[in-house]
Formats: sequence, C-alpha cells, structure tokens
Amino acid sequence: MSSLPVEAIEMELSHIIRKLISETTYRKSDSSLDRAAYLLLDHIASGGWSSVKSLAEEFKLDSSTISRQTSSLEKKGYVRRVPSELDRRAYTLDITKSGAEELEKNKQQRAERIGELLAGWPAEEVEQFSQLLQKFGRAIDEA
Amino acid sequence: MSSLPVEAIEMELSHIIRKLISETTYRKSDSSLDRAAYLLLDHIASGGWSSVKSLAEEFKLDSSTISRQTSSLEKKGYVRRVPSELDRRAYTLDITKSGAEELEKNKQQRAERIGELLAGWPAEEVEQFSQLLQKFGRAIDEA
DNA sequence: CAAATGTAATTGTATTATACAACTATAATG
DNA sequence: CATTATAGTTGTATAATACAATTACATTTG
Repeated sequence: MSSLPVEAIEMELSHIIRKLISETTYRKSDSSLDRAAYLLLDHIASGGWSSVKSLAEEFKLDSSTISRQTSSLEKKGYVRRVPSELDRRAYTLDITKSGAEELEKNKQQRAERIGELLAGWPAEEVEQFSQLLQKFGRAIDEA
Repeated sequence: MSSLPVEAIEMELSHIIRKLISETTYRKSDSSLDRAAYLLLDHIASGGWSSVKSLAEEFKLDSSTISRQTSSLEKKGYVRRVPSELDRRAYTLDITKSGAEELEKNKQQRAERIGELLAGWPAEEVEQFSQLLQKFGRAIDEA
C-alpha cells in the first residue's frame, strides 16, 4: 500500500510523536515518571510476567537497560523483587503500594493532558479515534 | 474530560510511541535519517523559514541542539547555508538536491512500513484514521 | 554616535537512555 | 561431572539533549 492517506498518516504520526515526546521528556520532571518507567510500572502493575528478561523482550530493549530501569524503580520504592523459587539467578517484580499510587497519579495526569487535547471532540469521534489507535497498536504487535 | 476512551487513547498512544520509536531508533541506521533529521529536512524542504532559531522554536529544542543537527545535515550535503542579507550573524537553510532525494527515499520507506501496518484495512478506516490523526495533531499545535 | 544591552549561532560540559561486551552465579545438558 | 547456556549486573561507548559560556554582530539609549 502506498497511497496519499498512508503518507499523511506517516507524517502526522511522526509529528505527533515528536510533539508528545517533547512534552514528556527533557521537561522539568517535577516528580513524575518518565515514559519508560511509566510503561514498565504499568506492565508490572497489570500482572504481566515481569522478570528482567521478559520485560526486555516485551519492550524490545536490552536486558541491561531494563536492569537499570527496574533498579531505579526499586530504589524509589515503587517495585519489589520476588525471588524465583525455581531459579536462584532470577526474580520477578511486584508493584508496591507506593508504586501503584505513583502510577495512578501519572496515568491521571497524562489522561488529563490528552483529555484537554480532545476537549470539544464529539464523543463519537473520540471513540473512533480510540478504536483506530487500538487497531493500529495491534497491527504493530502482529507485524 | 476524563472518560474511559480518553484513558484508552492515552495508553495506546504511549505504547504506539514506544513501539514506533524502538523501530526507528537504536536500530541499524543503514543510511537512513534519524527522526530528528527527517523532520528537520522535511520542514526545510517544505519551505518553512529555517534559521537555527526558528527551527529551535518550531521543534521546541534548544538552539544548540539544532545547530548540531543542522551542521550534521550540512556535512552530509543535504542542506546548504544561505547567509541572511540583513544580519551577518544569521543564515537560513536550503535543501540540496541530494537532501531532497534522501528525504524522499526516507519518506517512502517510512510510508511503506506504515502501509504494511495498515494492509487490509478498509480504505474508509484508513481515511478516518488519517483525518483523526490530523485533527489530533492540530489540537496539540493549538494547545 | 559611543556605550550598553540584546541576540544568532556555536562550542563546552553534563546528563540520560540506550546498546554491546564482559562478568558472575546458577541451571541445564551431554 | 564437565560443558554449555542463561539471568542478571556492571563497565564502557555513543547519541541526543539541555544549559552555560563565548563570539560576533545588531539594536537601543544616554
């Protein structure tokens, strides 16, 4: 496929990504989670299997990167290690109460920001946008 | 606004951004433009006013960052400096033939990738998605 | 119009997120 | 049991960014 809408989508996504990143990175991180930490915590909180290795696969990052990111979450008290019973090298991560609170706070902040952008959109369009983004997200996963 | 679709959109965007970034960054950059260079070149090619300062404002990056990025594009021969007639400190950037070719090549590669993800989508949904992304992009600009 | 102030771009330095490689401890396999 | 594989960590290099200092020029003001 190589049509005009596709090219428009590509460009628009590039711009949206740039703008959203520039809002959430390199800004006064008052106390909020960066993007990586946010998604890691969300995955852990959702009960996804959370060893260093499985997180690295899930997020397509190197294990060393995940190791450092999770160490940092642990230092902040947002996650705790649960040693594997079967393998003394390995552990999984559990979210702590404070981690869950921090995650929820961040999620609300971020949703609020998106809500502002969607203010005034007809509910039907918001719903369509949500559906199409989810479909697109699945397409990436399946690719 | 703080409804379920908004929260779903927030999460989905976070995931899509992560996945698309991980595809286009830290990967074998065979010879293709990174995201910053791609959008810079596109802006310059589109005839947008392209001094270091205006690019920094447009992209919400520091002038020093733009200065380095444009130097790098210049070294590769993709842009050339046009000294300002009014201000001997300043210059604007023009795309070169080779820069335009490289941009076009990249645009096609990226569109092809997006096209794969949209393969099998009804044309009507692709069109809707394009429209909604553009509307969302405008909302970010106006915010 | 000369001095002071402001500005465009560059360069120096620090930080951060990443990858890759080397390593340690443990597990699995021949 | 010796070898090989694996989970995680740590060391090191690179890249993109911000902020600070600098340079050369422009603008404003007394």
